[in-house]
Amino acid sequence: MISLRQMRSVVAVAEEGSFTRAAVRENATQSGISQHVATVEESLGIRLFERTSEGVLLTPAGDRYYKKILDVLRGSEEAIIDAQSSRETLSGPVRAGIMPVLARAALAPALERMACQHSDVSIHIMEGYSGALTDSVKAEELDFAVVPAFGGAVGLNVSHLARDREMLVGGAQSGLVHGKPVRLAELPPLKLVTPSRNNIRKARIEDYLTTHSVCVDRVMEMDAMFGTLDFVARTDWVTILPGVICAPDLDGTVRRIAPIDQPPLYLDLVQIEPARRPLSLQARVFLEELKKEVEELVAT
Amino acid sequence: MISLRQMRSVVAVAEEGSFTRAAVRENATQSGISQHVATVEESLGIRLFERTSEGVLLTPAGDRYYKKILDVLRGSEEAIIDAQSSRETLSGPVRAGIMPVLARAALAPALERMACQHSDVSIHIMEGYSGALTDSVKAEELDFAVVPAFGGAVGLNVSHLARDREMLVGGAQSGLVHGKPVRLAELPPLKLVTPSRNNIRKARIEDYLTTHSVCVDRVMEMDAMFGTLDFVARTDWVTILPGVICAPDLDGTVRRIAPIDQPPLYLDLVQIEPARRPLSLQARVFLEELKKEVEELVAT
DNA sequence: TTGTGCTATCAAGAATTCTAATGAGGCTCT
DNA sequence: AGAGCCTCATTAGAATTCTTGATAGCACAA
Repeated sequence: MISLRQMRSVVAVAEEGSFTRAAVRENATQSGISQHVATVEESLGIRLFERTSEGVLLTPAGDRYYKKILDVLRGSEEAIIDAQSSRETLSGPVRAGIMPVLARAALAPALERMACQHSDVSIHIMEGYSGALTDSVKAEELDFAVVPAFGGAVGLNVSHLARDREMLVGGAQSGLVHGKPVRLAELPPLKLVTPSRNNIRKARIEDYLTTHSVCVDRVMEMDAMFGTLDFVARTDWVTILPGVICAPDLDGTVRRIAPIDQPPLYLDLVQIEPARRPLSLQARVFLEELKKEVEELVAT
Repeated sequence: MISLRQMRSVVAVAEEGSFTRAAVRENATQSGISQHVATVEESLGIRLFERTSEGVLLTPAGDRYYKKILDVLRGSEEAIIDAQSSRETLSGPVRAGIMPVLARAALAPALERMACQHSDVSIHIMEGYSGALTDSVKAEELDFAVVPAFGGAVGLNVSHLARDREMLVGGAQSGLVHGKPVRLAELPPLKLVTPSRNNIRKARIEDYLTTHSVCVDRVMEMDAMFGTLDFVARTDWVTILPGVICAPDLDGTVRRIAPIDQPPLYLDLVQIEPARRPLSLQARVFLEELKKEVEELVAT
């Protein structure tokens, strides 16, 4: 009889393409994974993986089996969640990953509502950039994460959460008119603060700058959200940030916010979760709160 | 994390309505089952069963959970079967239960084809009456069984296999014309050999006799197939048997076979298998052979 | 050749799962 | 009321399974 643990091992190896990485993800040793997979292969009487010197690949039969047991694993978790939904109060942990952009304005209200309406739910937030969050979700250290849209990944369910608009943000002396859309190409050469290279938004912003022939004087890469905000407020540098982060600056006294226009630059936010595990009820509720909050912020 | 074994325990208890019987069915001890169920209930945080002094009953939440994990268990077995179907040769065991009526004529040809076409498949046949076969299927001592249609049972998948016609069978001196349909009500009082009370066919036959005012002189209950056949051949007693058993008597020299008519009396054959486990590939193939054979016999 | 990546294998210890015995409660018969 | 029989729950120890860490082997690249 093949156990769920063994199936998890097969799934991990299939998705990671490597026994070693699968072991890391499953908090196990390579040896244990190897034994599990070997046991499964033996009791099925078929070879699931083609071993090469730099990892493994699913055989056709292995691929079919992998798809089947994905359903089994998901089903077993769904059953738990479903059963728990019949309890009076929502409880249990929620471990959510969110990008810094959301953490400034959208997080707190959602958190507050959640904490007061479902006091038995313990929430753990991890703030980080998409790469780190994605890894944590894969390792199931997080139930889900909200990150910028990206190319997709094996073993993850990706679904669209909201679309936000990028803004040009500068200080009082930036010359920007608060709330008035700007066309970047028409501005004098920019002194621009951008995220660093490993940030997904960086690539999108650069794309936009080159394809719309925006003139850039100087570029500074900075991954510190608060640092950036403070820096542009005090100097003549500007930066590009999504609308959701701008709510605290709505009055326009400290910082000037100008929607990028002609064409607008959008930021698509997606939620990601492990494909092999459905979201817990409490996680779904929290995600709903977050989404509600983001949509509200985007609308303003 | 809830294991498949634990789920099996929950399913068994749900279907048997008792920890003790579930333990028997699972080849385990009542203690083990109790612990498994307790663990599951604890990790779900809900009560799955209402304990009474004469067994247990699913709570509403328990019922939902039961239905979910049935799918999970079936899925995990399906994955195995599916994976094995990608192997070159069919192999593994088939444990089939069939009623004596089928064993006389339908079994041997199906068995022979199976044995010669799939030499790696080991077949084990259990002959018995529906009660015993049903129990064995529930205990998973058998992969499937073919029995007369009946009222259904929890934990079993029942599906129609074939419909056969009951025949009146007598010896040379019975006065029956071989192959000519008879109306039982028009015959002189019958000296009838029937199955015994715990046989499903018995009830159907009695129903027929009373609702169609058939005159019966004497009744003898006998559960021995060969004994019955031999007995009616030598005496003026007659019996009622389905057509599938009559193939060896097609010539009409030893026994006379007369289809019961106005109205005909049918025997519906169903296949039963555990609901929580799909049929293995080899079992499905064998069942197909059996079905083919039965249909051929019924047609003649 | 040496180094680096990968998976397989082994034996021992840790952890889990099973079992057998016993307990506690309810029902039914005498 | 008490004996007998049924139910499920609870233990402690036995049996099994899982996990680990060390090691071996293999393929490829420098």
